Amino acid sequence: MKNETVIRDNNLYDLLANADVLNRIHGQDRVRLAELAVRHQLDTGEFLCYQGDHWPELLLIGSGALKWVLLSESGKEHVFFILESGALFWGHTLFDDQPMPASLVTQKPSKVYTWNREIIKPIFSRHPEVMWEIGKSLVGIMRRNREVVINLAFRRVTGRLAKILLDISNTADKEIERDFTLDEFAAMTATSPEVICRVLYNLQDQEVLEITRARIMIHDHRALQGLVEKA
Amino acid sequence: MKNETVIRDNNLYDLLANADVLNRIHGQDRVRLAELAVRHQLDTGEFLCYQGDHWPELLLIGSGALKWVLLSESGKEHVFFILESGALFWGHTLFDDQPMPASLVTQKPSKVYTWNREIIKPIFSRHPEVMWEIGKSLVGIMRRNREVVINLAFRRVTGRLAKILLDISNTADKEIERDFTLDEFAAMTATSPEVICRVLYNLQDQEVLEITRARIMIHDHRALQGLVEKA
DNA sequence: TCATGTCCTTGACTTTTATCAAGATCCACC
DNA sequence: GGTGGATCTTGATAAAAGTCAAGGACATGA
Repeated sequence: MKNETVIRDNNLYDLLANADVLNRIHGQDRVRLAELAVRHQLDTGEFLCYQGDHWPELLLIGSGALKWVLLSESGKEHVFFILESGALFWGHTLFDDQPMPASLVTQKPSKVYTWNREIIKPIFSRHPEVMWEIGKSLVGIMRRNREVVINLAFRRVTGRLAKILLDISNTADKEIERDFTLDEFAAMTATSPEVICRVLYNLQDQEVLEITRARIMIHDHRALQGLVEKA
Repeated sequence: MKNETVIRDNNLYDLLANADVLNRIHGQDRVRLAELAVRHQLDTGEFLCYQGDHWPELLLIGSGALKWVLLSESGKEHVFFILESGALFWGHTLFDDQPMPASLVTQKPSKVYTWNREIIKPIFSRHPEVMWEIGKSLVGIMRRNREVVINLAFRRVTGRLAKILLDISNTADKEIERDFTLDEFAAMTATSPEVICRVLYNLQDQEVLEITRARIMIHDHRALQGLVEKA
């Protein structure tokens, strides 16, 4: 946890005005949130929290992206999902004082804000009507988890990868810049980079994709969709 | 959703006194909870809610057990986990008004209580200090989800089954009554009953288990643990 | 320009899992 | 006591995935 500075940041007010739960907090408390935010500037691959940490924090992503990553005992990793800029994330510890079940790692250089429980709790206590929004936010995470389980339980590697490619191509544009390495795809599909590589070239042989060093182009969206729905 | 009756039930007061979040609600509101509870008596295999339903309910399990089950488009199913008696479960719809992401099915005859959002919300609004407990409860579910993902992402079928057998043997006694069919084990490990059968007999050959029609006996806990930790 | 490290690609081979099919066993019910 | 349906078991075979190893492509900095 580096580069912690408490800085007034105008951009933060915009963020707060658009963030999921926090936008319900107005007036003096909004100002308080802005002033008490801890600002972190993180490089790619830096950890904001480690699996196992006691981390009672609320996180708001200003720019960049963080991965929510599970680490196995034998060193393998699995990426649950990626938190994009604007996203709000509640440290599990905040609620139950237990260790964090996974790690937060930057996927690209990111600017994020955190608030400790000591700061958050009094503010929300003053706004009980917002508490249901917290539930909504948590349920949102649970729904994303469900997608992860569906991917693992019902689809084989090709289907999982198809799903991920479609998700990315919706977020980004039609063409996927290769900012994901094979290792990263593997970590999202619970397999090895070699297998991902083969699946990718299979899809190219079927003319579903076109692969170059720099990008992956989706030629046949429908076919990908079909692979996803085969589940 | 059958057998709905609004009945005063003394046992319910005990349940409320021991239930996770609800035990924080005292006095008149506890009485109100008890009186407004909808009681369901369900047979094995009955659905309390279907994946896709609009179900803004809070659920408390009096006796029996319910499975939280994911259904795939092609008819396969995956059991996230099992809610035992005393457990509290928050319908996702309650928070975000979206369809339920999975189904609740009784695993054995069960008696459960539900409260609709209209009833729950006013009561909790009067007890804002309890709201954080709701978060804790939701985070508890997320932690169980995490175990599911670990099982699927890092272990192969043998490891997954080992994990499940150990979990069951902790809850129950050393010997597992065979109240799980091969199909049910398959639905918990994302595979087919045939594969489960083979894995089970492999483990018997290695003298880790002993299988009879009626029960599965664990002979070598440590070996099972080893299979789990190989992840 | 070269050297180095990271990432990608492919082959060969093994292990694991899926699937279909056929029989066996057991239970509940008549 | 017999019967039907569900569950379990096993074999045979195919498909998918895991693993190890080697070589190639590329980017970076010396």
